Amino acid sequence: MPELPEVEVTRLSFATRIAGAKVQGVRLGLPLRWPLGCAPEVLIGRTVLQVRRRGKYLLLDLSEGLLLLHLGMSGSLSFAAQMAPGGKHDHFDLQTNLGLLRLHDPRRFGAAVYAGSQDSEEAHKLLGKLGVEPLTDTFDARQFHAALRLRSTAIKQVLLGGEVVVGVGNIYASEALFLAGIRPTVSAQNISWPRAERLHGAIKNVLTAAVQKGGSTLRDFSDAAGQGGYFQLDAMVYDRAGLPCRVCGAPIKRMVQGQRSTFYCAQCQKF
DNA sequence: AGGGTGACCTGTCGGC
DNA sequence: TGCCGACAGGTCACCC
Repeated sequence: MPELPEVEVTRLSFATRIAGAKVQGVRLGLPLRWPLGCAPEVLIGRTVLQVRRRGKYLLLDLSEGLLLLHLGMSGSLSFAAQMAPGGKHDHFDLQTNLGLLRLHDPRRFGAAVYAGSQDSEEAHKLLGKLGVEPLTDTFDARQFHAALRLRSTAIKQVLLGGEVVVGVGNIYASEALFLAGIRPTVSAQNISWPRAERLHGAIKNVLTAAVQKGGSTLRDFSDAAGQGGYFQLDAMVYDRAGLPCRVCGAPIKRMVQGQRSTFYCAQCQKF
């Protein structure tokens, strides 16, 4: 479920409330994508200083070390003072004096990983190859265009790859390409400067709008306070195969790239 | 090196 | 009702 907007909305929904919390216990359910990387007791007594985001990872800075959380495809976090005992799909609980942070993840593609520091090998393995953050000033249109020129892969797959720019997943890749009027199959290196500049703006705009709408709730996404998002109602192409394009009325098409669905309008995105 | 494929895991939905 | 295949918001380890 979670692309950058959903992860950021999740972060915003509990970062302030958990700041200063002292860890009292850790409960693990079934294995997630990667092992925690330390004995659960190691975290006890440490304080959660702040919650940051890098790409689709949440970084909980502790008084010593940090905890990396990833929501995978089906993960969601909740943070509350009172919570029922862990259920079938609750695979990581961080009990603190201010409340319980719980990772619920039916498919278990998510992860909770401890790293001794941000420069540690564990952290570098997960974060080291990530591209630029699209919602910061470091996301520069000229540099973006230069990076596209180096890749022959289809632009949709370059966006999903996360090595050029992070956080753009399957929904927002299709949406951004629609907004920029670019066909998802175009080789990245063939995108001219004016079109790269438009795509750069479209990525920023679509992600910003999605954060403001609380993300996309397609099936079950909710933030750490239990709130769903509404961006899916604004989607121009995603999950709209066969429905009329909101701009020109032509039927939205679905195709498969890298085993993922891509949605586009053949009229509005001619090349 | 880069591109393509399969793998991880569970749930849901549509068709027969 | 049951069974079966397709598909789902992500990423990594492989192959050629």
